[in-house]
Formats: sequence, structure tokens, C-alpha cells
Amino acid sequence: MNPIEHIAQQFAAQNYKLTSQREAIVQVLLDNEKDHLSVEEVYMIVKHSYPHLGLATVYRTLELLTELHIVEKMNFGDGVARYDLRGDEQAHMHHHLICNVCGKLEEIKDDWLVDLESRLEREYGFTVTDHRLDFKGSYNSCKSTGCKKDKECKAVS
Amino acid sequence: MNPIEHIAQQFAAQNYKLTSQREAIVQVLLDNEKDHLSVEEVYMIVKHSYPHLGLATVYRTLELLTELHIVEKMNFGDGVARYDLRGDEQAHMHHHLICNVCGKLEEIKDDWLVDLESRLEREYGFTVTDHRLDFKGSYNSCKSTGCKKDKECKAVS
DNA sequence: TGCTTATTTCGTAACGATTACTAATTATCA
DNA sequence: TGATAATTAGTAATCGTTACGAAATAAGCA
Ligand SMILES: [Mn+2]
Ligand SMILES: [Mn+2]
Ligand SMILES: [Zn+2]
Ligand SMILES: [Zn+2]
Repeated sequence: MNPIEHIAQQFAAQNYKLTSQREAIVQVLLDNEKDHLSVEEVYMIVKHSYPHLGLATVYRTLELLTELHIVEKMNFGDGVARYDLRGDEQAHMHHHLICNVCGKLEEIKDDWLVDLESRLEREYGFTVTDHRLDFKGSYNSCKSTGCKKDKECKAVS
Repeated sequence: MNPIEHIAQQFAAQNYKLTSQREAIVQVLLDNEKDHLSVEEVYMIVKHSYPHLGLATVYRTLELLTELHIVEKMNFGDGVARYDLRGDEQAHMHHHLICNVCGKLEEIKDDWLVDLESRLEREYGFTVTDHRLDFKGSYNSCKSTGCKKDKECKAVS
């Protein structure tokens, strides 16, 4: 099943309609999976395929996608909310590597926290349902070449 | 050395003055170390000891404390920035357990990520300088007793 | 000590991301 | 088809934060 069909099912399962506006917005997220787009950025991009779509609809749709756990609303400290597709296969949120030399943001889709989660269960009586893990640091290649704000390094903002 | 003296030294080291206003604000953070106060909350509390202190000064001081790495500016998704004291001994930010039954927020001051950090160094050529790790889930005691928004459980917001 | 300059504070206006609201449009279904 | 519910569009209002100018305070120096 292709991604858009799968999302359509998730909408239907909760009695929401995947309208043409919502589909256009979801398609923007799928087409830019590597980015972590803000509302304004989604709005700008979706206007190419759907020129009359309103900003409030983007806000409402991204909020709905968050409720349905299709995207994760994240805050990276730059003053705007950013939306990150959660893959269907992963139960928990993926991790992030953020380079503070060039701003590149890499994703780690494997769950590296399963051991810590069972430790929390054992030692704290705490059952983890989700988590957020961001590493800040720098790639050794970035440090040596000094690729400051390089075009090949996609900054978060 | 007591905490406030140590912070005074950090100010002096960067050629900043620990004015009476700044000291009053820092004291509020120290007195409420377990909470994760917002600007507005700090402002309300500091008015008890320093009634004429202005809101803009709270904003500016917390920003300065963030620059000096004395506090960490965090966003828990409730629409306001919250400020969290980083202890001096810990190089990296501490972790959080957030109960989604009662909202309690517990801190784990040990760094549970050292193994993952060396793995990042090895496999990704990425040197970690800091990180953020929040676990969302529920305490088994909360699930069984159903302590919804209980007074003994201090919510993040 | 007096004078000059840099720092900090204060109050408030401006800003900007988000939310709320109303009317118009579209889907649902009897 | 007609009534009802869901969705959208546009925009006004909200609210956390930032910017700004004037006043106060501290530091440097003769
Ligand atoms: Mn991501
Ligand atoms: Mn904390
Ligand atoms: Zn880089
Ligand atoms: Zn609880």
C-alpha cells in the first residue's frame, strides 16, 4: 500500500475525511520527508499544487495529523512548530542528530532506547509510551572542513 | 561554595554583573529547582522578594542565564518556554520522565547515554556535546490508582 | 571626588506565531 | 431534494516574546 493510501485509512478509521486540501498537505509532507517543515513552509509549498488553500487549513490539518499520530509536532527552539512524519512501522519517535557546525539534521530510525526503557520499567515502575531524543554535536567532517552553513548541509532553520 | 556564589563566579568570568535583580531571579530558580518555571511564573514569584522588578528583566536575565549555560531553555509543548537549572557537575543535560496520567515530571541526573554517544562517535563520526531525552509514559502506580491530576503529582503545566 | 562612558533596568510598543470566530462551501444521508 | 454535519476560507483577536527609548546604576579615570 502506498503511503497516501495508508494515511487515508488512518483518517477513515477515526471518521475523518481525507479532503483534497488535506491530501495536498499530506503530499507536501511526504515529498519533503527529510525536512522538518513549519506551517508557513508547508503553506508556501502547498500553494504550488493548491493555490487557494488557506493558511488556517494548514494549521488545522497539521493539528489533526498530530492528533492521529501521523506527524509529531516538534519544537527545535527557533520559534516555530515543525512537523515530522512518524513512520508507521516505528512505535516510538525516531532520534535526531543535530550538527551545530552546519545545522544538518539527521534521523536515526532505529530505537536505541529499548534497554533504557526496560530499565525504567524495572527501576522506576515507569512504562514508556514514547520518547524524544535529540543529540546536539558536530560531525568530525564538519569540524575539519569547516563547512559552515554549507549548501550541502540542510539546516533546521 | 554555595550555589549562588558559584553562579556569581560564572557571571564574573564572562564579565557580567550579578545585580540584585539578577540575584533575586536566580534565587527563585534555586528555590524551585524541582519545577520547570516559565517566565511568567518566575515573574510572579520574584515579585514577593523584589516587587518592582520588571517583566522584561526576567526575560533578559533568563536569556542571559541560558547563554551562560546555567539554565536550559526548554519547550514542553504548552506554549511557553520553561527554564531548567543544569547542575554544574553534569556536562550534559539531564533526562526527564513525564507521566501522561498525572503530569508528574521526574528528573534523571545520571547520563544514561554515554554508550550511545560513543556509538555515534564510532558509527557516525559525530561528537555529542549535549542532548535532550524526554520519556513520555506512565507510572504503574498512577495507572492502578488512577491519580488523575492529583495534588501530589506536580504537572508540568 | 567629579565627570564620562558603558551597562543594566523599566515600561511599553511592536512583532509574529497561533487561535478563535463567522460565513461560505461541501459532503452525508434520509 | 432538503436538512444536517463537517470542512474550509478569511480575518480578527490573542498572547508570548522581542525591540526600543529613556532613566537609573555602575565602572573607569583625571
Ligand atoms: Mn525527524
Ligand atoms: Mn529538568
Ligand atoms: Zn556540517
Ligand atoms: Zn501520577
